[in-house]
Amino acid sequence: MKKDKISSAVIRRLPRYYRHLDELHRKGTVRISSGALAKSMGLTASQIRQDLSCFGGFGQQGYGYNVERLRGEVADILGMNRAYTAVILGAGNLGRALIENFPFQANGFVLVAAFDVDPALVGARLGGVPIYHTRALESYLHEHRVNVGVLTVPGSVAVESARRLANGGVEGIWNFTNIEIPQQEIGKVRVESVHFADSLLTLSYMISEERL
Amino acid sequence: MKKDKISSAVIRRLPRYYRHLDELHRKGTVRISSGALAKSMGLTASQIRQDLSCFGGFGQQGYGYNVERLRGEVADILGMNRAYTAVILGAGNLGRALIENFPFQANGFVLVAAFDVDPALVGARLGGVPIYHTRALESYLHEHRVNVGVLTVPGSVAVESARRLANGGVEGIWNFTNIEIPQQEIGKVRVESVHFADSLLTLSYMISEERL
DNA sequence: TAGATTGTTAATCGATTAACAATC
DNA sequence: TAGATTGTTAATCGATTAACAATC
Repeated sequence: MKKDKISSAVIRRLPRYYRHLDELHRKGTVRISSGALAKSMGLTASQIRQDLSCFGGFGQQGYGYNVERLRGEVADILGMNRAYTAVILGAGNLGRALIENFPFQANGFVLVAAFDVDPALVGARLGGVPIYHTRALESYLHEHRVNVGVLTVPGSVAVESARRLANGGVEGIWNFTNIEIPQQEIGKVRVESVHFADSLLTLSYMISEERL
Repeated sequence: MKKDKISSAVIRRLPRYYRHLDELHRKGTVRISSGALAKSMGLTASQIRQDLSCFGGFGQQGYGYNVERLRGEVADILGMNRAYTAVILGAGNLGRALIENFPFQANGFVLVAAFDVDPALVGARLGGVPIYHTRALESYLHEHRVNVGVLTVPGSVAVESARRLANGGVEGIWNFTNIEIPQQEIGKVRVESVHFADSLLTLSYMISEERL
């Protein structure tokens, strides 16, 4: 049965489902049962059936799930087939790492432009993407439909940059700064943050706990 | 009352507590009530008191919590005062971004070395950190106590690299590759992964959902 | 003292797990 | 058909919220 409101616990698992199903598909696996998938992902079969049934009945009794079909369904749910566009603010080391190495395309995104204030970078192209001066952000956003802004700027200009992206009409901000973007600054724009420090400190806790 | 086993939900919130308390401390705030902290973090006062009481009674009735003291307690719990050492495997764009820009020190870590296979990098220093050839990893780990290995290598060598780190005696692996490191490959070594794609797809879901 | 706020116990809510009829 | 496995309902478990006596 399709549910109205999907819990965030389920949503957080969807990308993992996609990753595992994609892996299975690339290995040539045609079908899989909830039990087998559960084992390989470290979940329970019940949980997987519950999760998937939020979106529809993708399986078949006595058979299980068709891997390619299910991968496609999960991709659709995640919005991977909408060719969302993205721009990057900040072409420092981290920005460049994303531009050159992150598979935007494989995740359903098209990276269309990067912005930086460094004159040495402006005008160049990186991984096929043009780098413009940050002051041209507003006019660019005005002329192109951009769904997501990626924040790889210094923390000191994070909030201001987020506000400019929001004013320019983006729908989401992918935040790599260690600053929390106050929701009030950006209206209804959604933010997803990658807090490196939070992640490292979690690991720090885990190895500390080990020693009690 | 101190609890034996801390739930992972609580652990995941600890770094956020630290971040907010540090911010408050830098702004000169001396004391704060659970209610006020809750409001600024978007949690409930109840939840904050419950979370903190897992580790001890850090507050005072009628007063609240001393910000500096509480920040220190949370830092201790997270293991931030143990001067854990870390090495980075892979000095590509992402590795360099971490070496040059991530505040290891401020998070209680000392980055002691980087490893790469590129002859153009080996022998150089980056942000005060020496870069060695990856083949020297084992001898380095044998001679130095290293608590954490940071994985910023290509996915194709992720599992092998993780195994080498584990064999070398690290206690934790901070994984930036899009590969899930099978626990069996690394014994009791703890892994914390930063899955960029999972994060972006979560954002993709959020902006897609918006349109229903 | 009176007011504020904690730590903790109890109540509620939500998420995970178990069970099973439906059915391929 | 018999066996396998789903989708869904019910039971359990865990986490969040509410309430309040203790006390600074």
